[in-house]
Amino acid sequence: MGKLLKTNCFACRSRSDIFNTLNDDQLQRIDCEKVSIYYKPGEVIFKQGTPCHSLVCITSGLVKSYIEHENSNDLIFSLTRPSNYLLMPGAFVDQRHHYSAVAVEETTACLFNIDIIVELMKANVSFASEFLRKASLQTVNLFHKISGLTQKHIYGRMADTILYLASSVYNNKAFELTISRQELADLSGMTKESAIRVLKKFKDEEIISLNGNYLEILNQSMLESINKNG
Amino acid sequence: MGKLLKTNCFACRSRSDIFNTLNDDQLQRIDCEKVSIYYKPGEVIFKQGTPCHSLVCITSGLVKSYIEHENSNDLIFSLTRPSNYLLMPGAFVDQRHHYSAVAVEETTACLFNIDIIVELMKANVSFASEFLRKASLQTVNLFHKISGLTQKHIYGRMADTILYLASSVYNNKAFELTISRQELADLSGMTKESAIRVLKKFKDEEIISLNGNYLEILNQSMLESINKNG
DNA sequence: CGCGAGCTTGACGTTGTTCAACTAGAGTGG
DNA sequence: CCACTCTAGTTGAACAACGTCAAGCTCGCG
Repeated sequence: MGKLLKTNCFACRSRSDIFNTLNDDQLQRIDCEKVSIYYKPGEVIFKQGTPCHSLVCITSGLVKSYIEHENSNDLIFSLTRPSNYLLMPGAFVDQRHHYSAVAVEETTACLFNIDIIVELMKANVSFASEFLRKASLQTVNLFHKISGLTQKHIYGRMADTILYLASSVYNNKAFELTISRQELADLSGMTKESAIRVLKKFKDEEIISLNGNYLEILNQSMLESINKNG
Repeated sequence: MGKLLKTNCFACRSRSDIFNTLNDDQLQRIDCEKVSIYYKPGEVIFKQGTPCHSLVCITSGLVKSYIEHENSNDLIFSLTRPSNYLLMPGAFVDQRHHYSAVAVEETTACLFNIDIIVELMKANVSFASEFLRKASLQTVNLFHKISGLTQKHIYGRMADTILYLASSVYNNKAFELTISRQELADLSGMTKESAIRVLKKFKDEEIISLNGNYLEILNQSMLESINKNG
């Protein structure tokens, strides 16, 4: 489950922007309390169903958040990069995690005790409303995800995934995939085999190029059109 | 879009419990400001994509919340009964509604200006945290919905819908459906035809009885098993 | 060199949708 | 009071989308 690291919240360059609302005393509070952890690819950060105690902020690497199913594929609903944290709606409902989080790349994360976060929300209205804003954003993203999964066919779903990777994960039209074909499938709500077939189709139609794990978007507008209509 | 009604927040029996955290002055504030509206079945309360100004509390009737799709079926993710309000994650993100809400039965609802709600959250920590709790609950429910829609086959999804109706909407194992077959389908993420076929199968297997719109659960444990495994 | 994990491909089967036709009941106007 | 229409519900047959299964491939690593 990863090893401990020394870090400092004040100087932290990969700090979530919600902490900008805290004053020095409050920042000091979480700085003293936090724990910074290193995870290897594949290591579990937290597991669906377990009690949730900590707010997790990603400071480097890449994390997948996914809903686990018995006898069925996982569904990845989000990939998280540094300066973002893993939202835990369960913390305010039943103190359980409703999804699992696993490091995809080498990852470092800071863990903050949820009680202290709650305390800070009570003490600092800006912090609380920033928190609510983030939580709301997650919900909006879930609406979008539900919408895509139920409405679109596999081509549209994969197009959505590729656009998401380019715009929000790798921040480039060309990128080296650090996720597996299975994870591409889990992001798109299909089987690994279907994912591979769809990627091949996109490649044959010169919408993308794909060599091993190097993927480049060749025809962005076509991809957007497939995402919208397919 | 419904007609105006006179009501009083202090004496209100179908008041959402989040308002219990308000003191008299604060309650007075929202009482003065609120607008109470009557909606006929089928009338739109708010529409996906429009700006959101108001928090909507249902005081009587039944409302469906659904995601709209172009050229495709709607997806109902929630039915709301009195004492609950329609959560609007968009209010804290882009000031837009990310789903539509329509009265299913004759419905009355109170509308509160969202700015005043935000102001009260800033003034009253308990109110704010109660609000966050409700918002988190909605997110958890969305996780559950995504999970069911992607994991289960139509039988499992319909079983889930029937159990949901019995436990959370009509509060009885036997009930008169006030929603259409199409709406049953939209709740279960399938076509109307499939919904009808599944219901027929359940009826033939004596898991439910169904005469017109009168539905009774005959074999609850079987339904739960189908929900879990199918 | 050989092993194993992840990737790829093809053949086949199942699930659930689509389309079209038919039925029943409620509301309307002659 | 009876056609007429309109909508919701129902049913069957054909079809498409996608998953399953099984086999083979590739590449990195011991």
